[in-house]
Amino acid sequence: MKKIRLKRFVQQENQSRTYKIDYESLLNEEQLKAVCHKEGPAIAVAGAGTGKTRTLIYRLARLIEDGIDAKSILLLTFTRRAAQEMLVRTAGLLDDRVSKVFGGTFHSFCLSILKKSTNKLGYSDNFNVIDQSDSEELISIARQEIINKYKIKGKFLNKSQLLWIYSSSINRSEPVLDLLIRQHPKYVDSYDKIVEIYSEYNKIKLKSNVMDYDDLLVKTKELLKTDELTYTKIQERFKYIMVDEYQDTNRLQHELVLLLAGKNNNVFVVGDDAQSIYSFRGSELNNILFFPDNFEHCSIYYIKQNYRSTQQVLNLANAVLKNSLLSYNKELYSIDKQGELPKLVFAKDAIEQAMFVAQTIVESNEDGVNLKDIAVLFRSSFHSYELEMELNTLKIPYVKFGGIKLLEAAHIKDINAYLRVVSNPADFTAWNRILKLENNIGDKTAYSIIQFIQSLEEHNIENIATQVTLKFTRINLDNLFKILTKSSLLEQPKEVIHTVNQHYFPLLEKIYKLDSLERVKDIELYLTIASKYKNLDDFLNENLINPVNHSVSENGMESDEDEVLTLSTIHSAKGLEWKVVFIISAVEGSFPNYRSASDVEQLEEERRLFYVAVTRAKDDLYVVAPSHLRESFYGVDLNKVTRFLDNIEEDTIEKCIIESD
DNA sequence: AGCCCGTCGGTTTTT
DNA sequence: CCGACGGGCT
Repeated sequence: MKKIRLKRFVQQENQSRTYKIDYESLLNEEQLKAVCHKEGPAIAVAGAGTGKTRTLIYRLARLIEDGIDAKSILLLTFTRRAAQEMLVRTAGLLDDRVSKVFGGTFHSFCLSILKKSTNKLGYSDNFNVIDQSDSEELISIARQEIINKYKIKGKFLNKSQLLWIYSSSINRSEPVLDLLIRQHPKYVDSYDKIVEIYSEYNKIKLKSNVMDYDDLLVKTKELLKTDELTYTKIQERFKYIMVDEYQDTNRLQHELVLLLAGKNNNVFVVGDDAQSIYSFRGSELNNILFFPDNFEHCSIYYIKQNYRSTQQVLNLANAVLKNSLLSYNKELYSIDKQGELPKLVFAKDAIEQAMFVAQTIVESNEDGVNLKDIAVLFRSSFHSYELEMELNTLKIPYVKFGGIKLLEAAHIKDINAYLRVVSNPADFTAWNRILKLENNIGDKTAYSIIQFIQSLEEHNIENIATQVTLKFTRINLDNLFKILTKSSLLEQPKEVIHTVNQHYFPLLEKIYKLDSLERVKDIELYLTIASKYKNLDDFLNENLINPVNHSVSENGMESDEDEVLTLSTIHSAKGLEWKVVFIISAVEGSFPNYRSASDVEQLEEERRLFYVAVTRAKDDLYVVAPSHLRESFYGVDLNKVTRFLDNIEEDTIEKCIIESD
């Protein structure tokens, strides 16, 4: 006995002195300090390109090497991709223990908690998650009911304005009335009705057994606050919380973090106040600025040394921030990496811009730069349309991030609706969608059928089929019901899709005469994603929370993974880097977006967005400004280069014009 | 009354 | 490329 004890003691002693990873030589001084932080609350303020991800990864490894059970670590990131990438990289440094860490977004974390305990909230556990357009659809129904009830005449807030109010209220923890006064003062008198629409919306969701994105967060918070048992269990399970991109969390997420930290009090967050770009979604800079105020002893680490970019790129980035009204936490300094001056390129219009970018890409590629090391970034996803056409003619393969997702494409939404009905036969929006695909069924008929379905006692497909057939004799839905019944007996999402297709493909060909082939290809892609899941419910919900981009790589026939160019909105480019970066459509009206032009805070956010774009570049940066973008923008001076390049010293950026031959 | 289908206008950013 | 709108049809 004695012997064994002695042996273990010595091993532990050794372990605390020698780590598998040589942290001291792999990290700089600033990073090392943060990485070695073990217990208690801490915040690391890390500028762009300073190795923020690296810091998180090494801290994760360090915790595990220090003997912390990986199962008790929670890593919250902004996208699921980011979480997975970090876990894979950590596993590469260390070993398989890492796979026990729970990594994901706030939404996916909340979903996993709710799936285990929704009955406490009145939902059944086969609930579906709905996206923004489904939310709007349901709000529009609630809205119509209230309008009819009170015989409201004339203009009224539309569905997206209503959703904005409700969603902001939740995410910012602000009363609806305050938001109404601030954003739509004209409608303050309708406050009661707006609240009534909201409660009607919530009722419809409950009846349909669906949750929107906000519900995931808000119901989790509710659960943790009201259900002692669940809260204790979570506290015991997750002892170490790490949160990435903290500048983009909102008030509600911040409250969740504080709850999750609880008695354990081991929260480690990382962020950069200069990169906050999600305030339209309720993110709050104060969460990061005043983070230490939430705790008695909070350690603060600053990481400023930039490894990513040349000094020339950083000079431009610093200059962009310097002209800001706010003062940000840092000026980046590089490791003395020298390169070319960033270029500001003037183009005649969007077509010339596209030609310039495509040709420069071809030339860089011929000079030995891989396509995967090049990115084209833009403010709004439609800014890349002309470029995409040009890339297609030149047969340059690309992936596009941001903009339309696979799941948002009409035909995939159709397929999804069938699956949702199979998984959750009370789902209003799903029924609505598939019913309206049938002949001679429009809004009205669909609505009354769904009302009838929801009023039924038993929500299983067979019962619904019999009852609806009896009641609505005018319409023949035999084929639809046959397929749904057949599907409801299957487990595998892949097989359900196959079955559903027997019914859907003829409809698809009729609806999308011109491009039905393209759409069938999408559905095949969707099938390959589906085949990775064994359970329909998981497939539906996880897909919605971690959506796959509807990226087009149509021309290059699935060439080398290495040889694909990236097109991306700046929002989706967060955290990533490329050797060569183009920022296109950098003109007033487009960037900053004309809708932000009248609001100081929104303009500041656009400036930070521009800063994020600039700091993605490692070596070469081109900012392109086409003078005639589109005729139709309201009164914005389109010939003007983006204001973010105003008052910048001459030798920071080189102005160029395109010579055509 | 309710459905279908063609046309046209206006595009932020995302879980 | 989607959604709103309206004319014409059942």
